[in-house]
Amino acid sequence: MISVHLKKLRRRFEISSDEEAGIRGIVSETRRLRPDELVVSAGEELTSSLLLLDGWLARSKDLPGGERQVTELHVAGDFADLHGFTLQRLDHDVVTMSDCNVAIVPHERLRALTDAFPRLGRVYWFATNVDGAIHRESALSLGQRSALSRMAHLFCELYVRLEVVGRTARSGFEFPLTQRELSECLGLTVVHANRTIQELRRRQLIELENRQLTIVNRRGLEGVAQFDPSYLYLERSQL
Amino acid sequence: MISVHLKKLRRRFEISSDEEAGIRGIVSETRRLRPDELVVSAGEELTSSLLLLDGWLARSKDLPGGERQVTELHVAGDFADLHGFTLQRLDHDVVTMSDCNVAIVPHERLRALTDAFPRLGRVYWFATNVDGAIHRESALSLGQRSALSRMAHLFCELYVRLEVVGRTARSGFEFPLTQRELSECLGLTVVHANRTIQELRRRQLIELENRQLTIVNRRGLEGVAQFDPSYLYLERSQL
DNA sequence: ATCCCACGGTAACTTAGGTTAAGCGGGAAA
DNA sequence: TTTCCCGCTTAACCTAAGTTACCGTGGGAT
Repeated sequence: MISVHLKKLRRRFEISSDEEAGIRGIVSETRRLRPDELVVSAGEELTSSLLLLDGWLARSKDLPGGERQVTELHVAGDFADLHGFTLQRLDHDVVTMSDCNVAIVPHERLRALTDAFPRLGRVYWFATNVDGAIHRESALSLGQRSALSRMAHLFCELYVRLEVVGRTARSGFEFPLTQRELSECLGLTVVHANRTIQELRRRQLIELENRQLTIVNRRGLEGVAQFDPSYLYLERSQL
Repeated sequence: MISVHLKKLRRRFEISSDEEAGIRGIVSETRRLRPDELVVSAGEELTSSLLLLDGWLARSKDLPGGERQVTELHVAGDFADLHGFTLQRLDHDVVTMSDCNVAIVPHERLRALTDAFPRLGRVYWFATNVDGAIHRESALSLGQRSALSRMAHLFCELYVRLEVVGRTARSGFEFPLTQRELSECLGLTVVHANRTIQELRRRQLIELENRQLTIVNRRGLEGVAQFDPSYLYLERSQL
């Protein structure tokens, strides 16, 4: 169950069998969640974090007027709110975007684990810093890329992140978001998100139907996205 | 010299005198930097981090076409690239926006400090997570707020962050950025950044001349910004 | 002394993306 | 079966922000 998380960690780091045993012990329970559930709401006091085992979660922030921005999408293997371990409350909501399978990780166990294995503390610190890098790339998208390039970029990023955990198939992946939700990731209106999808289809870069995204021309898509995956820090690393 | 950093830490956390001594020992040297220096460039291998003692630094990312996005501004007391401690290279440049006084903090000392005081490890982890929260708020700005609201929001944020380290005066602060640099923080063109400044002036919310920003009407500015500082996590915390 | 040229400021014009509104199809509920 | 609603799509129109181009000013270089 939690193997998807270990798979992701092992992409970058050597994990010993002692460490693995420790990691396998941090989950107190697993839960199944339905789409459109508010799992964590901004400001609530946290005593555990969510490890996503299957499905899609989003971190989203709202303005008083109801405008919504998704600041990050999470896929299998991701900790959705590991930053809550130190911050103790979140500045955003965590919402399900599909059926999900999540593991609950109590902060006291995370604390015990990182006390016992300080290197794992740095590994998890690293993980929250990669989230930061994803945020920065997204700021670059929102500030400087066109709608077309921005959407292409998101699809390229998700493809790479899903590939790491073996959730891609036939050069595509399941993409459960509605166009409204996608537009909230990109800082666009639904109407313009739709126009942008049409344009990516017209250029034969992607197909998208029945919640299934297919990347028809990966080179082409990465080209319009000006995609360079180095911000994802996927190379092997010591800590 | 490094007191400004301790001041910032002590706003949120109790720091014992042993911890303080440890922190005071992490600086290997201090350096003065001129404006517009590239201090760290994306991708280079890092063995130390920069603690900003005085002046302004920016993290900036570039697109191949030359478009630039500043993903975060740093002021006195901030670690500009603490995430480099775990990431080992950056996904962005670090550039001076003014004369600066920086302390160089070798990673091996940071490692020794956090080994000796695991709680300080969590305190610094917390600090990088606050950077993440600042990034998310900025994504909300870039994706959902108007140019006017976005600029107002940035000024509100900087005011609060500078206040923590005692760098505000007469309801304003020194703001050394050119309008071009400001526009790169906000995802705007220089022309529109100028129009937006004019509009904030016209509404008597701010004044800006000779690199000095004055907040004329703080309530009003926070209103157009829809500013809520809770994402800065300024309340006292245990770890 | 003068020559830059970076910076702030404006105006005229263009455009990417927002707004409003409407149609269609499919699945859930009754 | 029918109804209803949600998600996708498209069209017409609008506007916030981008583009290009220009001017004035002041502080550094030569």
